[in-house]
Amino acid sequence: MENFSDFDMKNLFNGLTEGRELAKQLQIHLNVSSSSHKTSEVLVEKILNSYDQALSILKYGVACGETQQGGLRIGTSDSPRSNSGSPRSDGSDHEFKDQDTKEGSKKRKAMPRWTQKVQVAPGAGVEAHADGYSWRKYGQKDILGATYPRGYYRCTHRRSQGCLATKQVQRSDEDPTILEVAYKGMHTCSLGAKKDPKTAMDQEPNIAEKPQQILPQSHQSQPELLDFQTTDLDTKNETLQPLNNNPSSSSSRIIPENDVFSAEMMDTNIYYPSFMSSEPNYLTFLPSFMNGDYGSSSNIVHTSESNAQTVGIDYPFGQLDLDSNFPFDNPRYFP
DNA sequence: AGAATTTGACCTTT
DNA sequence: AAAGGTCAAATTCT
Repeated sequence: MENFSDFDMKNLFNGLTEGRELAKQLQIHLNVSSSSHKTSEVLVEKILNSYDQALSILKYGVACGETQQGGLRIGTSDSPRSNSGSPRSDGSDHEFKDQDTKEGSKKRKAMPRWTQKVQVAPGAGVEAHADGYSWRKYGQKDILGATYPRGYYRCTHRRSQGCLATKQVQRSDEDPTILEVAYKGMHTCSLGAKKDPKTAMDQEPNIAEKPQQILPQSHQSQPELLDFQTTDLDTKNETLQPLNNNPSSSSSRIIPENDVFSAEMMDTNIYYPSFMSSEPNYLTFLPSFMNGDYGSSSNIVHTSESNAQTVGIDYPFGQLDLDSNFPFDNPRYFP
């Protein structure tokens, strides 16, 4: 791994610190205006907490170098979905195996990875998920413990343009109307380079996939539950092509649910709350692909192996799961 | 005919 | 060894 450059470090800290301050102010404001938004308040607290966590991680987990033994470690999100009760009870193994703490060891793949939960109509098929990209199915597998099979898709332009983006779609066990979509790799195809997901989704929802009927909702698009995570990013990411685009105009949709930001999060996840979203100030130090708007709508749901968490935040991304290899000092992500 | 999907075999990772 | 992921021939769709 590498360390942050001074510049990135500074930006990161500034952003976090500022974000925290803002959240604080919001909290105060809420108290004064006798707002009945109790949930909002809770949310704010959680945001604050998340900032603290992030700061801590930066302080001890990343900045300190390779060994983040003490539990502070930037997520090595193995399985993005294991949240749906998989019978696999082999207890959270994979503790802190130094998967890359070896100095010279080079990881083989450098692919950003994140998951998204999309709710579709009860009867809608799995393909009922148009994200604006052109996908080609190349496999399907029955997953142990999962009632629904997992579909494997890769960008249609893989051969023609060498676009390595892939995604896996699986229907949620608990809620069949929710599709868990795990993306891996950025689009390097013309479609991905020219159109950002947001544009594609908002303006041309049927670029590639059939515009399946997504819930007979009124005009409001279905909420998409996000769980953005990034893993296996190598310092010398080869083909990563950030999707530069503006964050969506967050259409707030808060769904207070179970706890958020528990202490366990430090175990394998790092949460990147609101500051990651629309504020340009904060975006300056964020990987551009994180702005890819895969959640113009916005129910952010994070589910980790240890604890399923649901966050409802007015931002497209509620949480990130970064691999300890994330190239924080890579200029491509931190322009 | 060409493109996309299906599906069992094969390869990879844990 | 087994679960997950990918390949590729067969099949279906355009």
